[in-house]
Amino acid sequence: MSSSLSSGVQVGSGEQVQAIIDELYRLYPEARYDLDFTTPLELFVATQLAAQCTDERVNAVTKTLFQKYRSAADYAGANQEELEQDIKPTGFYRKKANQLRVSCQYLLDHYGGEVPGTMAELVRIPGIARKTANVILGNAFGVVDGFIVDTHVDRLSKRFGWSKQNDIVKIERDLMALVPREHWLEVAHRIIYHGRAVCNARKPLCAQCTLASYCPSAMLDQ
DNA sequence: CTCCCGATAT
DNA sequence: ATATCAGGAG
Repeated sequence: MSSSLSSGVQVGSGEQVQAIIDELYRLYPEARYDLDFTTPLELFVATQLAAQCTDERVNAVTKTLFQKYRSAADYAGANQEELEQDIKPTGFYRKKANQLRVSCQYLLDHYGGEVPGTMAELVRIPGIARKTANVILGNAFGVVDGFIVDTHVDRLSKRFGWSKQNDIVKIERDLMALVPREHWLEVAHRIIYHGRAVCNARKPLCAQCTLASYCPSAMLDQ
């Protein structure tokens, strides 16, 4: 079932997984979550804005947004059109503005305007699914209940041969089984760094990738 | 599966 | 011209 790599290691074996993890830590010792925030609510807002948008653009918007809107009530009571303009550069701005108002109203109705700190509570909030919940839990509360599966983790998991699933939840389950729990958050951050810098969607730079000997998708003849 | 948004890379 | 960008809902 499992195939052998140029390194002689089997795809999906503990040896391959650990080799990739080790190299990711070596490559990106300082990897962290790149959205700027100082409170759980700020992370709650920034993460919703991050859909299909670079972190850089989100940070450019939140720099002033967080000065203007300081509480869940500020977002819930915001004027839709005004909030749209405040977040416009992040894209999907009508949907995101509405989603911020609705999700923050939900925080007011159920949690006194605070962001809850459990997976079960977070995924009940409209606009919050497991990816966003995992980001909030891991980065604002230090709670690691799952594996962040965003567009990069989805893509690299398949390239590494760690999952053949298309359903995000099934990919997350595969990763939780393969990667030791203490590495879930840190490895997710580093997979994302590598996905941006080297293993990008359009034209992965396999020839200069130090993971290539452990990667069944490496295309070294380019 | 499509839609939401527009800038940017290829 | 087309795919992609730290997604989620209908």
